[in-house]
Amino acid sequence: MWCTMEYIDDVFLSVLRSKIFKNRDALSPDYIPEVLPHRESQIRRLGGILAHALKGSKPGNVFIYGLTGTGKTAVTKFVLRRLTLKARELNVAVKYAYINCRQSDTPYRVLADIAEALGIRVPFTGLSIAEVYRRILRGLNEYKGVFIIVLDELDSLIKRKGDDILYKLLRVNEEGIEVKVSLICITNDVKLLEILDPRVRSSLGEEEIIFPPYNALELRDILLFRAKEAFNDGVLEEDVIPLCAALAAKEHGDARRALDLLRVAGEIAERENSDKVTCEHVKKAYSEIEKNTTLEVVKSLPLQAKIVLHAILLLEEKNVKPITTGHIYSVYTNLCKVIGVSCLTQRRISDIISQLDTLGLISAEIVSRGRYGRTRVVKINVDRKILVEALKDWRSITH
DNA sequence: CGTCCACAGGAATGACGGGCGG
DNA sequence: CCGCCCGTCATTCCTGTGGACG
Repeated sequence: MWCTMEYIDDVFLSVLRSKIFKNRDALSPDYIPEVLPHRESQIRRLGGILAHALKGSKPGNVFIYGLTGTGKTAVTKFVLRRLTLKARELNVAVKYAYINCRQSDTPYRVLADIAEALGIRVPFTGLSIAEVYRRILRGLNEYKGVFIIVLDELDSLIKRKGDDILYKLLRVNEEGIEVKVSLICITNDVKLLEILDPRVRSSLGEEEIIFPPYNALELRDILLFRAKEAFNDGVLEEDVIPLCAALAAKEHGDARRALDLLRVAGEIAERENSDKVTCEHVKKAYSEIEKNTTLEVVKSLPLQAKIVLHAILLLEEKNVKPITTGHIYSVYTNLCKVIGVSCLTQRRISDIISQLDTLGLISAEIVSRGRYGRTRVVKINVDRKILVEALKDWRSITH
């Protein structure tokens, strides 16, 4: 009893008076800092466009393009926050809805989120899309002002569900309503604009802002700023930040990755009761992050996807030269028989394979082998040992 | 140079559960 | 409570296609 209490108290205390962290939240992906280094021009562009809202007129629609972790979301939120503050100061009606299309990945949920931002209560499900749309129009009619809709990670929505929602949202302005609705679309796929309906495209492409990836030097500046807020003075060894920046720069200059790396390195240092964060901690953090994410992804996979993944793993172990859809499917059907699970069509497996690809677990490249047909060649994309661990339960049954 | 393989991937459809309006 | 409409998963049927083979 005593021991437990003391132990618990120790845990509390060690967190409360952390030797390492001053404010760990400053490294979280949701944190919007006061300074966004190396994004001045994008902030100025977006701010200039949206400033029209302060005069009560409709800002042009904006299309924002940039790879993950290039600050698109942070810049957008940052500018919108300043804008609404300024609007309140000037007593102008400006509202915005921020929607992450990866989380709200159906037309219904997008509309529901918009409704919610307008203060309209909408059930999780049960209404027709048209009904939600009608309610939003009604809400907008009462509101009378500038309304900005941000659609973050729009590509995941469009690719799966098409662009009719965009069409609807763009048409709001023509419904005979006094409200001005502007769209900000954020995507990491350049080709997205090309996929869209021409009318939608020209309307969305009114303004275009590009976010290039950060290089290692820029990442270093970002980390320096954040580290000042997040860590106690002098706990970072000199090379820690450059190392985090360099590792993240190798992976497309993703600032979120760099920040994660730094945060986890700090957590490891703390766990080890170290006074300093060292490069060793960063390296540990690097592999820990990779392991955790893949483990989590694999475990949360639906049953059939796990079986498919297992089939791929078996083929790779048997050293099958090119792993193709056909191979996977035949191994998969065998596995299903062994386990006693109903097996799906090849069509479905094809979809599951591409899902595994977009999750990053495998890379499936479409290859044409002439007379021998056109197929996907699959290669495992993560540490095999981690996959084996994640699929442990299966292996005992099947071998 | 045409064939034809081994699939990719779109469209239509259905089964099913969740959840609301009435 | 029923009927309706969602979203998800899965099937069926289908057309499309790059390039080695003959």
